[in-house]
Amino acid sequence: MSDTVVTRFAPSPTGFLHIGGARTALFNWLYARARGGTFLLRIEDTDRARSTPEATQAILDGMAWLGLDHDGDVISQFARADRHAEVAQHLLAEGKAYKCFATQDEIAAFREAARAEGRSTLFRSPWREASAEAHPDAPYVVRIKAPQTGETVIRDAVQGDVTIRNDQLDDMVLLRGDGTPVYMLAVVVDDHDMGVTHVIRGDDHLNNAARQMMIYDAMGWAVPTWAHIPLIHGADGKKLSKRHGALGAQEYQAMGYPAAGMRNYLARLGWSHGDDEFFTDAQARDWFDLDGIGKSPARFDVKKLENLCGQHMAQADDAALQREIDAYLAATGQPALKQSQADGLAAALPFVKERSKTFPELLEKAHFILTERPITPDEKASKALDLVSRGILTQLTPQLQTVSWDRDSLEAALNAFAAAQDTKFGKLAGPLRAALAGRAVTPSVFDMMLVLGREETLARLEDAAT
RNA sequence: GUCCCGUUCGUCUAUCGGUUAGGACGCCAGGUUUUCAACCUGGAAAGAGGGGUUCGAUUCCCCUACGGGAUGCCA
Repeated sequence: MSDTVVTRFAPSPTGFLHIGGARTALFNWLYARARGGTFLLRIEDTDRARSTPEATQAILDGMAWLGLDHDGDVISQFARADRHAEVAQHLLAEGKAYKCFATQDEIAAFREAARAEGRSTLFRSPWREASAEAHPDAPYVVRIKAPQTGETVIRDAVQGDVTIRNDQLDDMVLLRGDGTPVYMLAVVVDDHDMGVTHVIRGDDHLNNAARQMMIYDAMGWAVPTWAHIPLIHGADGKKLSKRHGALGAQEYQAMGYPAAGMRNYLARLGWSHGDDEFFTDAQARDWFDLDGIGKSPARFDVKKLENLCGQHMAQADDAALQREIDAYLAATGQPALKQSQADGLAAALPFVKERSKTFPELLEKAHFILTERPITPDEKASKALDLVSRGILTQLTPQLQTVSWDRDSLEAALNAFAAAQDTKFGKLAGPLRAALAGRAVTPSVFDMMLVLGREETLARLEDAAT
């Protein structure tokens, strides 16, 4: 008997790592990691038609991006089918389950009639009490004998005690006609065998918990602590779907959001620790607990995600940030930085990271140092100077407006300003740079000065005129 | 149909019977700044509706409305 916490994340490999799934994984990871516990990963691939290896890889990649490392090997649920069937056979032998020969057509007809008459659509199999002699030589499913009186109480760490009357439970199928185990059986057996102590999952499984409890009871197994967390909805409050934009964790990776910001946002979505909004991974681990999880569904808000990402970016360690940028470039199939660019970026990082929310944005702001430098043809330089003279600087001080904007006087002016007052240089440099670059969004010349020095900055301003 | 869960500013949330219902994002106004940002100050903005319980309800109970989920030989 051990107190060690064991959690798990158990996605179906039918697509990418859903943003909601990512949060579920994060909660499980946080809970286990904070308590010196174990965090396991199980792929629920029993639906052979819909499961793909690509999807499994996508889930693994998504978790790797978010830094949600799991313990031990990835477990395939499908590979454990024999074990699941074994449990079903055990229940059968114990008389806690039975063979049901009702055909799917019969059941469908029953349900249709029941619904039409307003009766419960729960199927009551006539084979529950049938003796073995009465069994026909036909395909059958194995059903568990559900309790028919009393009630089942799910003690949930998030939802509280949820009581379900046992007459709402039917004799659910354990083994299909072809002998394969059904999901409901597989989860219970796997969670038990894996020693899972805390099941943190979406609240769409809340009702299922009562059904799964039947198996725990029949096998005499200890029930894990359940925590059914509300799902994430789209901005309109509806279930998250394609029309809400990005759904996959990796889409956010591709958009260049830093993983730390995503972890912070996801953790805060549906969970709270007083008024704390921005926190580090270490703080999240210290603070995270099941009782801080809310009971109502939360909506995904990209604005808040961006804000948090910006804060994490600003506080990130330079070296670590640079590694993340490399990873981002690689993950999105962009060319890696050359050594000279990497060196330059290292110098610029302290200045540009404070104002960026995503990697592409950061890269854009560092454009001045990342751009390879061809020697500027004289005509391009003069064209840029012409742009400047056409009024971009007309609001500047009279002193400047009187200057004739040839190259020498430009440099002289810049020098004068820089010498007099750095902030003044900033005032001048902004519009100047914009004019030279011929576009509205530009990095700060002030940053360029800090990183490159005045001479180099001047040279690059001209290069940018292309 | 039946059962289960949920409902505080636009959004994420705090509050664990007594508060001018707090914070954050976003938004608006002003300031700083003639680049992109960042930053500073201020502002608008919430207890779904109706009954109870109580001296007192956002908070506890019931009903309604709305939203979500389950009710599969899907997971």
